[in-house]
Amino acid sequence: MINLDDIDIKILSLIQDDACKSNSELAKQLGMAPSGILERVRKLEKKGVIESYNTRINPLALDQKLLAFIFIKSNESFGSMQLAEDIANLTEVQEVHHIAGDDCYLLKIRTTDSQSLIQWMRESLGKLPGIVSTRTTIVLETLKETSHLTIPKADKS
Amino acid sequence: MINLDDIDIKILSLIQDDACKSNSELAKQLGMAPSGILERVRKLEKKGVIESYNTRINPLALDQKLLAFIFIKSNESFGSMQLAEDIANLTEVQEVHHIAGDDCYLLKIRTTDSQSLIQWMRESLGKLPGIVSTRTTIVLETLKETSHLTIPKADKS
DNA sequence: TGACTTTCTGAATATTGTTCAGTAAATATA
DNA sequence: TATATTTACTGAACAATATTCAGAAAGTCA
Repeated sequence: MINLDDIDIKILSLIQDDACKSNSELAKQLGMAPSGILERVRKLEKKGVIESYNTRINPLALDQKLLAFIFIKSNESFGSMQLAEDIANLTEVQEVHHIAGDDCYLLKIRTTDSQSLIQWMRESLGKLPGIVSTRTTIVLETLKETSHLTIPKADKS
Repeated sequence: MINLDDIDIKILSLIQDDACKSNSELAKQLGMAPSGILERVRKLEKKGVIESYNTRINPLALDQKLLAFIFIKSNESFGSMQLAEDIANLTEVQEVHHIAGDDCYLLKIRTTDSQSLIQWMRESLGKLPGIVSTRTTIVLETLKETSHLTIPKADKS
């Protein structure tokens, strides 16, 4: 579908964990002109290879001390995604996945604390139609949390 | 612990989903001098409020079509985190959480496909000591996946 | 072969990052 | 209260970078 050459891979490797790295520095490290790099990056953006540039913020700094995963069973007719879309629209929800096994969604959510989670489940999640049951898993401690992808060494064209 | 004022909050709001936004533009939008913005951003980095600047890459572009969550039960003595650290060191693993309930870890992992997942579980995960059992959940479809935090409107001081 | 596209360079220019001296307000100190 | 000290910011100066663009070289296609 999308074909990335050696140089694209190197660019991605270099900017994945340093989104603000300058084109000039990329150019130096790859032995190219900055304008050439810029053109490639623009193309990677247009192709959808680069999805976004994000600043990762410490959740504790915003008083979001609680992280939880919630499994949700729905009674929607198969193929309908209304519930999942409704859930995805709730800002506290970071992830919504449709998972294998009994009509289930898995979502990842951050709130201030367990009280605010309960409150959120009653006032936001609970109002959505189609939920049959939920199973909540509270995170006690996070050892690793990244969106970093493992990038292969090189693949030429 | 960390005190953020109104301006800090606005800065974080503006750069959370646009890591490369220029200081000058931030300055314009906040009615400040670029140098003042720079000073605040540097301070947010030093305080650990800003953790990193990431480029989000489309996993499909790197042929990582499979996303899975794996629950792992360990037989480690309580308080030891050796297994969790070992798991966190595996590059395919994006997240490792210590979760409430029977000595369990939850991890998030990306691989090329289900075959490569099986292979990874045998050759990488399976070699780590301390694993009693695993339960794997395959993601069929992802509707939302972000590390975006909900930022409060304003809080003055 | 010839037209076309892709990818890159290198120069020119606009924009931005960064440093720094100085100011004003807030806070601490005596 | 009067006096330091710190903090947060401005605005100017300079260095670095982003961006545009014409043109060259190589590849592609008919």
